[in-house]
Amino acid sequence: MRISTKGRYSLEALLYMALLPRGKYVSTRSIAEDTGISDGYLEQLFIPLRKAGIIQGIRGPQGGYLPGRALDDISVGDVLRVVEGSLEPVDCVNSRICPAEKKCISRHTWSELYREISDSVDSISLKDLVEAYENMDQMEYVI
Amino acid sequence: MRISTKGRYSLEALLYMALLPRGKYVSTRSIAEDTGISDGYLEQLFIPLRKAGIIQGIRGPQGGYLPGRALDDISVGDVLRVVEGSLEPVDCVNSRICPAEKKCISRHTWSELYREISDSVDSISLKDLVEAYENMDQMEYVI
DNA sequence: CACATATCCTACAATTCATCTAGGATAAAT
DNA sequence: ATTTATCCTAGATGAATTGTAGGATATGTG
Repeated sequence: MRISTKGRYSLEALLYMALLPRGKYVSTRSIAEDTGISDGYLEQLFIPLRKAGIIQGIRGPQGGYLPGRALDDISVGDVLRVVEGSLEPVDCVNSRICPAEKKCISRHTWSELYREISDSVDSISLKDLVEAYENMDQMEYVI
Repeated sequence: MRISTKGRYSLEALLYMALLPRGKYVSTRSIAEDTGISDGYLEQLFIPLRKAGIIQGIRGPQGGYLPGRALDDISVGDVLRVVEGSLEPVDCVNSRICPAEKKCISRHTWSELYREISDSVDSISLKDLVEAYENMDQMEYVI
């Protein structure tokens, strides 16, 4: 039940962009320097994110990346699904791979779990995270 | 966000035991033959499960395994935590590993996600799964 | 007691996956 | 033209998953 660094780095980088003034580009190099994430690895993660429209890339000097659409239209789930692949806990949940099909009892468990995970990550947008950041001083973290 | 075969196999094997008449032992070999899971691999998974009290092992001929406590006292989460390790999506959620600590915005996301996952897997017991199996004909699977 | 059965445990082999590095092609601003 | 940066592919490395193999221990049965 782990999120790999693909998901964590991607979200971190997106958050980094989201906190910049609107319309400002930022290079992977800048993000890498500020976050400690490997430059080249970030580039790799950005390729599918760009193809999915979650970020936008502008080439050339002074180029860089910026969010591909409105922040409240980019959910944590959107990001995770692109770089982590499906969020289904097992392969059989939504597919026809399992030979037992409907006879499988565990399937019910995995479906429930998947729904909870989906609901959770889809309900949080980048805008929410930015707002959380801005209200951080007053915020109380109960974990 | 994947459950490995450790978790899937363990739950499958436990379900297999749970569906047997109460108090009846079953060998890893029988489970392996009926489920297609590797015998030796099952044994490995059973060691931590036994130490956690989730299953009970009886040696010798006619020996085998059976659930270690009442079926409604064994949750899917119990099983998964033993064989999969922590279900926290990232390491920093409950620990002091992250240098950013409370300043980390994403932490909020991971905490929420962890709570949803925990709630989901802890709310389903082996007894629930057995009952689901018994009501299977009338059950409608909406996925 | 001898033997068969099955748990219990450890070490290691094979494969896959995550993570990262390297290198180069393309595009655009100066 | 040169520099900057995206864009893309091919590997290198290491860790984790998924097994296999072999043996030690316990226990029921003839």
